[in-house]
Amino acid sequence: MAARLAADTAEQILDAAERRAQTVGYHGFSYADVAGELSLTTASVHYHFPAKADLGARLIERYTSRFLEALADIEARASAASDRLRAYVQIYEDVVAANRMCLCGMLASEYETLPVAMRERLGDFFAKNEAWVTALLTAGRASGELSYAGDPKATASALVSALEGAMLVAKAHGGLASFKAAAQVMLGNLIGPR
Amino acid sequence: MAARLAADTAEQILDAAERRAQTVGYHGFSYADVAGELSLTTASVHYHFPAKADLGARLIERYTSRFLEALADIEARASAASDRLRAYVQIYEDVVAANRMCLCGMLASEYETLPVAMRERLGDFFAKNEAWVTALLTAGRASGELSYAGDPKATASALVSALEGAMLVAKAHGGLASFKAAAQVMLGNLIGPR
DNA sequence: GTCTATAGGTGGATAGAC
DNA sequence: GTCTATCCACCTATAGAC
Repeated sequence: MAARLAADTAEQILDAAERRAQTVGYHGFSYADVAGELSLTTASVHYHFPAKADLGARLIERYTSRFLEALADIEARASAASDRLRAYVQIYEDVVAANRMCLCGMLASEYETLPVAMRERLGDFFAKNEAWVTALLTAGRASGELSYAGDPKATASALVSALEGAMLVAKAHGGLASFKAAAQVMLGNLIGPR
Repeated sequence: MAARLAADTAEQILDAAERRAQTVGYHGFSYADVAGELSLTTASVHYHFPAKADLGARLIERYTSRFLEALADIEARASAASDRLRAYVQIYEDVVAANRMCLCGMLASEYETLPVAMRERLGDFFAKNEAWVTALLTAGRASGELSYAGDPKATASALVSALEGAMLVAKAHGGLASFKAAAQVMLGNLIGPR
């Protein structure tokens, strides 16, 4: 317990590696980068994560479980489907505002060069993410709060993809303002005019 | 002239580098990879492109001009806004079907680690791409062929982002089928029920 | 225009002392 | 758990012969 208060070295390594992976990608940072930030040597980092693939896999696992926690928080805080949807989009916007990108979106771009263990966990993240959105869209349409044509699953997939893409493009063109504008369009397609 | 028939070495290098950049990214391939594919040495590749940044910049320039050519082709082939929009989306689908990703979407994920010359050309690609879509959406709504609420520019930005994101996510989860489903949702939001 | 050879740097990873 | 020292593979890039 109290894990977030006195973070052990392994956790600090994950924090540093995660921030880097979200900005320059898995292949964009080295053990030396992480070690330097924590005033350690690369050998010490290897003690906690023998191979970089171990570090990468753990990174995705932790990110996924925290992401699912955030989704559970939304359900606890908001009851209206439209409010939940807005809160969901806000998660992404906060990441962009922090000059990062979704860890899993970033890693998806490196998919072909990723260790198998990381690939599997990546697929898991998107599956669970889309499943949650699908349930939200299904319930939201049933209650008349949300409106869209067609399959909830396809619509959820399109929303997740669109948000990931908006983060991606914002890096090269438009930045946060561009992300916000795109996000508003997506919300408008589901919530409709107010 | 006849440049596409008897491709010179520089062009062949660009072809090989482009395919790799679209799958494993700019930092994911080396001069040795490209040289090996063409049965050359790295020194020969350096003769044509002294630094990798030169190769990368040329890659984006060529990709952008070919992309704009494809857009001009759409205007020549189709007159209805909905047909043009479908043809535009089809460009992206063809790339996914070839197990590639948009070169510029891929490079956007590496933005922070890219040479300045490449960053500038990346922004140029997205600006011109979005400008074309904005014009299409504007004309399409004016003629009653397309329908959407809000700013054409924001809607165009959202569409480009969504397509890039669908390519990205498809790599890690769902593949071509996932891309197609997401693309249909996006088209449906602009063209409406048939 | 292409080659051989090589420099100089950085990457992940390990052995063994403390 | 952390260190020093080191290995080996790979990468970008260059000099100079052909």
